[in-house]
Amino acid sequence: MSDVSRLAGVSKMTVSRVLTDPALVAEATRNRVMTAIEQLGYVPDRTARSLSSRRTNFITAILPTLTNANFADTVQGLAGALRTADYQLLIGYTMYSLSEEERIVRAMLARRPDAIVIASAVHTKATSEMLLRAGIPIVEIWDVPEHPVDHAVGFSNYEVGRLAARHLISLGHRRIGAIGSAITSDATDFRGESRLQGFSAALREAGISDGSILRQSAAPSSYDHGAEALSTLLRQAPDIEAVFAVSDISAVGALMECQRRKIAVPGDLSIIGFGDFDIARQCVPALSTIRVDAEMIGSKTGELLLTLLESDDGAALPAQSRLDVGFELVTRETTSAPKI
Amino acid sequence: MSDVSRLAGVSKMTVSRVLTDPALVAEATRNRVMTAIEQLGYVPDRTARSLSSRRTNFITAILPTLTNANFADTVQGLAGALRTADYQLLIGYTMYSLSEEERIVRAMLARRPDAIVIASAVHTKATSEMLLRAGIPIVEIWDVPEHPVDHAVGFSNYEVGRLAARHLISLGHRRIGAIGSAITSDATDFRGESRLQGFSAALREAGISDGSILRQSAAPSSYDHGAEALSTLLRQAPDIEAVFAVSDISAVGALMECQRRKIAVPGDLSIIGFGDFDIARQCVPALSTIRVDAEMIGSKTGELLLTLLESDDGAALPAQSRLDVGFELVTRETTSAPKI
DNA sequence: CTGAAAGCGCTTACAG
DNA sequence: CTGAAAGCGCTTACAG
Repeated sequence: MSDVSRLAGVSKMTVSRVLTDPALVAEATRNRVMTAIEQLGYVPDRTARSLSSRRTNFITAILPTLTNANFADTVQGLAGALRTADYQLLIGYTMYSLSEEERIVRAMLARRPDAIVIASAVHTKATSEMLLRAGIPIVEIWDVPEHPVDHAVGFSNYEVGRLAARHLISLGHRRIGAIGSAITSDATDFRGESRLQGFSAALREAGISDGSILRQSAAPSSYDHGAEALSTLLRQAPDIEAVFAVSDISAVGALMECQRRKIAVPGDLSIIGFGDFDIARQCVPALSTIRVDAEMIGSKTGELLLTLLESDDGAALPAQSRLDVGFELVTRETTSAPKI
Repeated sequence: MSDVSRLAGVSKMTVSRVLTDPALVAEATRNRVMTAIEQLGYVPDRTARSLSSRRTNFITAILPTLTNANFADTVQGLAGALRTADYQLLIGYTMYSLSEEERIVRAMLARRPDAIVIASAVHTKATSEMLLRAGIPIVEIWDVPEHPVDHAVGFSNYEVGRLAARHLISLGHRRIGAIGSAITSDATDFRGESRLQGFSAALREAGISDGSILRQSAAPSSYDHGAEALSTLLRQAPDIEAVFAVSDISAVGALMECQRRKIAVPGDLSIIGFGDFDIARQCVPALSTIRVDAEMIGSKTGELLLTLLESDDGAALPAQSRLDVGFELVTRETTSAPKI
């Protein structure tokens, strides 16, 4: 920057003004500075800016994995909303591990982000403390906990599970199962577990057994997981009529396993998933599922963040907020009434 | 940090040493400092460290999209290799747009990364210049260009296309088509185009027409894209026997379209994809494809970067390098000899 | 093994 | 509309 100021014959302050708020500088001066910048190919150093302005324009996003179309969509939505405002995303993956999440939060805090977005409402004690003490906006996404650390943008996973169950029940099914992941010390898909809990509750409300809810192997779910879990379920409950999978990926895996076993879907077995991934619309038969607008979770979070960070006075801002983006049952071809 | 040094009764320099190279500090002193750090919940400021040490420990990764399992795997591999060395990834998406790539490279350069990983070998002139002038290691991935800007880790997309063609030809097919994306000013999947070029060349070498190579709509490919492209192809060349799709996602979309149209695969039509995504193994019939180890591209790139960045003396390092990770034909159920 | 001084490249907060 | 001074929180490069 001093090279630029020397070449343009102005002070560094003037160069700085041209970069941050050009309107403050006289046109002639501004043009001289711009020319110098281009001649030298000068790229301002945001590290230095961050240090002196006490704002990094970093926003941390912590997610279980990116190998999941829905989280990738959320990141895309978030990045889109923040793009124009010159924020840079700092992405971390926890791989569904709480200890890894703690490690990442600590490392991220050292980068002094202006805000943190985190796809989880369950943390270790140390993580929660760090988050609370960070003194920056925290947005928990993909769920709407009763008492968020700060802000929350998501939907009720529990109610998703209930809706799935009610759909299968309303079709006339009574022997109903579900496929999810196990919660272990280091693989913790709490949102999927919430869906399972809601599912289980709705079955019990209807006087139906929730004995066929399978929690097999660790998150994240995969096509293989769905195929294997379906096999296990059929072994345990051969007369099952309908299955809910906590993810479309598992659901499609289960569907493919049915095709290999010549089990007619939905004739012999109804299947409903969650997420409305692209594959759900394209697979044959097309998958019934519960849709959630993953990209919108990202873009709404981005908008919230801009409001919180760009407001001139800190006043008049909600200390906390909860935004429920909802979800929607999408009935396609894999669910129908049981054969009589 | 000065709070910590005050509480521990040492200079800031000593605190700094405890943080960066504890062995340099006497044990008693070190323990006092550590206690102070914990008491205050002190988290060092990497922004300040970056500025004074002239190293940010940021590594920029620029990819077309994250909504693609293969790129997500590469990021995972890269993040994994860098994790222990305390590097933070700065991820940008170009959405296959050259102008967006330029914008992102400029923005990233202001963050002063220690290296740049970029999944593209084709750039605007301005982008190439910025990359060259950056004075840091640049790794182009997902291809192995003849003359990389700096380093390259990938494989020959052109040869992938040739292998796909030779596989279909060796099965006895003569009426062969392909599905890819169009290159427009702002949607530029050059790697997919290379595969198509190699495919086309191999057909011509065998004296087979390459008239049924379809370049439809813009990247990234999707299940929908594959389904629609197959429909177009069948309209243009109803007697086609075999199809190569530049991505497994398109290939599976095409396969599903065949199921809807009751076209037997591979009886009536052979299909081969590229990428060996999870879905390729699970769909019914299972997809023949060409596998590339996406995660390994990431981890090898990470290792290369560590070698380049962590070496004590800058000497004895290759100025440039090209690593070809290769690829592999995976014959499953969607390709067979034509019906007679 | 420990510390005092200077500086990384910007912006803040004045002053004119 | 423009600039001189001080400082952001660390590390570098000495010195002892």
